[in-house]
Amino acid sequence: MSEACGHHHADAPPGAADVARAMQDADRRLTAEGERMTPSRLRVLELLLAAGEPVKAYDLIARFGEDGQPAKPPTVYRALEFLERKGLAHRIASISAYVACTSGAIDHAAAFLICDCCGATAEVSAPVAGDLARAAEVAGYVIARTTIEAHGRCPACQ
Amino acid sequence: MSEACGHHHADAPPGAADVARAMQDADRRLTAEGERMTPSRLRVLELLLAAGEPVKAYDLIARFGEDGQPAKPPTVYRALEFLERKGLAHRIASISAYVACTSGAIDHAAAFLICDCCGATAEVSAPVAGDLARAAEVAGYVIARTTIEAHGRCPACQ
DNA sequence: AGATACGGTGTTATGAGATAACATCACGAC
DNA sequence: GTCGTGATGTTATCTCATAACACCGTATCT
Repeated sequence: MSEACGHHHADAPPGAADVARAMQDADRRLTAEGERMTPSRLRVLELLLAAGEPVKAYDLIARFGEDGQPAKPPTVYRALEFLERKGLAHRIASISAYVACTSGAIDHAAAFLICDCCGATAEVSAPVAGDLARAAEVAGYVIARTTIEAHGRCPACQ
Repeated sequence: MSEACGHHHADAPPGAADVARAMQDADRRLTAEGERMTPSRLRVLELLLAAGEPVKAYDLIARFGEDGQPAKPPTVYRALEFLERKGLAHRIASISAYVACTSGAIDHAAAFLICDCCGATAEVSAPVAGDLARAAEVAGYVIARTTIEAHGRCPACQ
């Protein structure tokens, strides 16, 4: 993706059925919580799920309209903020991109393994925070949220 | 810093003597390695050291000239890239800011504890990477570099 | 029903962060 | 001295993100 590494990258994005199911699950869950899963929010979630890898905000903006019409930036950024707040998406700070959450858990601290070659990203969950939490305790910090991102090569790109 | 939390934040930035000494150390070390510690690079390092906390790139740009004249962006970004490459500074992705390295070790994986209230940051070293490395191994990723940042409250701001 | 509070959206504009591209310059190697 | 290399100066532009304000729909209270 970001590095030229000369070999072929076969993408295996999730099928339309998987995307549709994930969207329905999210819709039901949040509606039950009294949240409003509006068309903009569903559309951004759909784009993230369909991509199956981190996507830049302005790519979402460009892809937003079904007919090729871009969205206005605030439309997408607002949806992203909502999805992130609700645990359906994450921002990956080191590459300024966004990705659908692939962890079942809600309100979780996520960590990411990011392939600099093909862009594949794996979300790994909680246990990672263990010794960071310990270091924080030693230093007397109370931690509210973490950004944990590791860059390298995925199995396929090594 | 970024949150209004109503209490006083006493800054204890490093003294001029500390800054001068750290700059001399860095200068000697890198010169011995055959690198060129040019005025721009030293100036940016000086600004980072004097701040003692993360600084935005455009703040460095604004403060760059001794006489109040700003630098051109590439001047500062190039210096930052050099300093980061040499282990003298780190980029903190979650807040798009830069900070002087406070670890003696060179070529190290750094982690940060960042106070959202007063902006204080603590750099904590290697051990933190432990279980992230383990998770990467399980997933088959080979890791080249990490971004580990925890946000919360420092001891003084709790 | 009318008043109103609130959260979401549409729209314009702009702020903030970072780099591309190209000319020029300093310095060491040969 | 001239040539390659890395650093710098300069202009312009690109990418990322949000401020500000008008408007709209829905739920609630009376």
